[in-house]
Amino acid sequence: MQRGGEGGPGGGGGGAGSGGAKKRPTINDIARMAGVSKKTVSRVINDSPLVRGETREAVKAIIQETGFAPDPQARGLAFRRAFLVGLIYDNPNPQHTVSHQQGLLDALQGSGFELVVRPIDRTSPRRLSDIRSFIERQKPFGVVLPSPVSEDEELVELLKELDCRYVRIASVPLDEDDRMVVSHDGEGAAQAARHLADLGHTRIALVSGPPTFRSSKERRKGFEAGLAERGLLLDPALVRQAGYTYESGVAAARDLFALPNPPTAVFALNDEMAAGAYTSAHEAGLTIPRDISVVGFDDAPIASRLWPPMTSVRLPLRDMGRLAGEMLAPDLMRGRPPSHDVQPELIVRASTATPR
Amino acid sequence: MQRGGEGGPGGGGGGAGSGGAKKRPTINDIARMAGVSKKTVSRVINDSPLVRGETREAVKAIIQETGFAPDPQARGLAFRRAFLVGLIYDNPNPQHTVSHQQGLLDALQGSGFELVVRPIDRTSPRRLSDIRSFIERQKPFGVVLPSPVSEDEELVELLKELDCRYVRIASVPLDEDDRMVVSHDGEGAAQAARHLADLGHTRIALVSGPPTFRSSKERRKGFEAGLAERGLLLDPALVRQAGYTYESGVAAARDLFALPNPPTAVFALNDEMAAGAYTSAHEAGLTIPRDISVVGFDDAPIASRLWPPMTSVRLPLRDMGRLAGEMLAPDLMRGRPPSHDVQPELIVRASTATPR
DNA sequence: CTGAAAGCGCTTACAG
DNA sequence: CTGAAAGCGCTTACAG
Repeated sequence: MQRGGEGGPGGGGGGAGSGGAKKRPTINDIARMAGVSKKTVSRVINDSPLVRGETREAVKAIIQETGFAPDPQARGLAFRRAFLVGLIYDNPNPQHTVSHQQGLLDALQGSGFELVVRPIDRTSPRRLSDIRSFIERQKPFGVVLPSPVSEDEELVELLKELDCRYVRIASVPLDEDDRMVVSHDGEGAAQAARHLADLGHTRIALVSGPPTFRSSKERRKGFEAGLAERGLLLDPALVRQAGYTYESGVAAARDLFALPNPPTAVFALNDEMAAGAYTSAHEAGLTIPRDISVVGFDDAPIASRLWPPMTSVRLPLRDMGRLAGEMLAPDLMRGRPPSHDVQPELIVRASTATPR
Repeated sequence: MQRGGEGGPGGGGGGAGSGGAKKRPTINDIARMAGVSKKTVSRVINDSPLVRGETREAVKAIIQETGFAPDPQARGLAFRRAFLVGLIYDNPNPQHTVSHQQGLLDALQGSGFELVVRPIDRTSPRRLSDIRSFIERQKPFGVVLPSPVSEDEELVELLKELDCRYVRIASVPLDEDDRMVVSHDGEGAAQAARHLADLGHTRIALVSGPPTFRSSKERRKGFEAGLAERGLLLDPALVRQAGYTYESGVAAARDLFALPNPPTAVFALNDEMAAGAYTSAHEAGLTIPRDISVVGFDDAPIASRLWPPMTSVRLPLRDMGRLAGEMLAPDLMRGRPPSHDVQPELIVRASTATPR
């Protein structure tokens, strides 16, 4: 295969099939065939009400016949806005990203929008200029911000300044209703607290996430509220600060299990850290749930694969992504706004039991 | 916020910031400022050799100063090819997708290309028309096909017909060198076989993947080859066909462990199924590795989180994605082709030991 | 080595 | 309700 002297995406890939490539129809072809102007075809494409029913049907028929589909590049250039939706994430847990992405794709299915993924480093000062150049250059139709990116107010301000539509996914409302998917993590954590209290636990430990994460704050707050409902108070001596990672969970639990008066139950604010608690329990010779009950948060795949299968708070990550997509997608933007709230649910498995 | 009567991505998002929005410079501005024609600016942008050094430097200086970046939509329209790279996947294991995606993004970083993700259903007859319309409409610069999509010859034929550049990621070479990233799964499986044989195992079971997956075939073949090197033969009575899922792994292992003369070791062709073997071992009251050694494949995060930590064949998924991206990215297309081979590596942990 | 013209396939004002 | 003109911001032939 030959390549030209210049760069850019010129020059085909396969080098094959250049034989029977019949050119695709353009808006001009459709206009000619329908005997109308291209502007009228454009109106039909864009569902403008300013077309007579008869004309509309005639044009639609031709579009059907020919299989015409407007060129997104050309449309984007004229609209000054691309048919792209961005997913801007910085999630320590890849599982969240996949699930959100799946949901978003569910929503975008057949909409003509493509999903562009943009990982960023929330700790990098360059993140703002990166996103600025992404938005200015690509002009995406909108972007979805899962947490913790959704909590980055500087970034959100930038999006507003750039006039870029967005939807934030977070544990609590941080913005106007039509820009939010809310997962109410606190309520999920409260369910975990009630579950442990109802089993009879009183010495309950908490392995917390990074204090900068809103989800961590909300989960902890909800957990304490749930305990309070049962007349229990979280003992500060049984709280360990960790970082949402497996390793930090191992360390935190190891520390807790070595206490002179160790807890009978531990709630880790995500499944990764809860898996770490499993490891520390094994190392300390503790049997789950006989010696120690463990509850996680997320209900990631690992929760049901550990032994014994782990009790965890399920977050409908895929639904959250789908909702975010529906809030952005144009069809759903006219008419009723979709529901933007989601409820966590405690999945009780075999890692929790009555304390000895 | 008001919205117009027509659809499409018109109408801004934030409604804010429309105040200080200074217009970005276009190629015309740069041309005027540099005192050259826009075509010359275009040549500089595209690294054409047909520009005098002096002129080039002058134009580059202006571009630097102004922070000019060419509009990808406009460029795409004129080039008849978008600045997008597609990732077309249908992976039963989301972990693969995330890792490949990360690697691809590593490679695309700063290239000006955006990554568009396109899940497909390999069993759906509509997959070909879906992809056709994606390619014809979006005109991506190229696409990456991880397995098992990479094994779909019909799809690959379609890409060739559409003149779409592609790179396939697979366990064995299926195409020309510059269209392939090869992971040599067979060699990894052979390492697993040698490891188990060297520990003294002779009754070794195999939990296989779906027969339609090339990776499954290659892993099995490599495993048998590795055993043969040590003078061992795979006993057909100890082979179970499963589906690369956790549940199928549970069922297959349960069956094996119930045998009158059960195996002392089991090799599962991926980590999901190996995790299933852990569960079945627990259910059967078998202790890993005392009663049964277990080896997985992939070295997914779960491998090191299970107890005991699992021996597994590591596939450098992220590197594979990065290599695929480098093979597509324009900078690397001129000059030396990047290496396109990758080697699996057995990570020995605590799930394998000498049989009793 | 450099440029003026035409065009990529759409949409936005502006008329009627 | 419909259309002719101009334009989105680039690149491709075609000249020189």
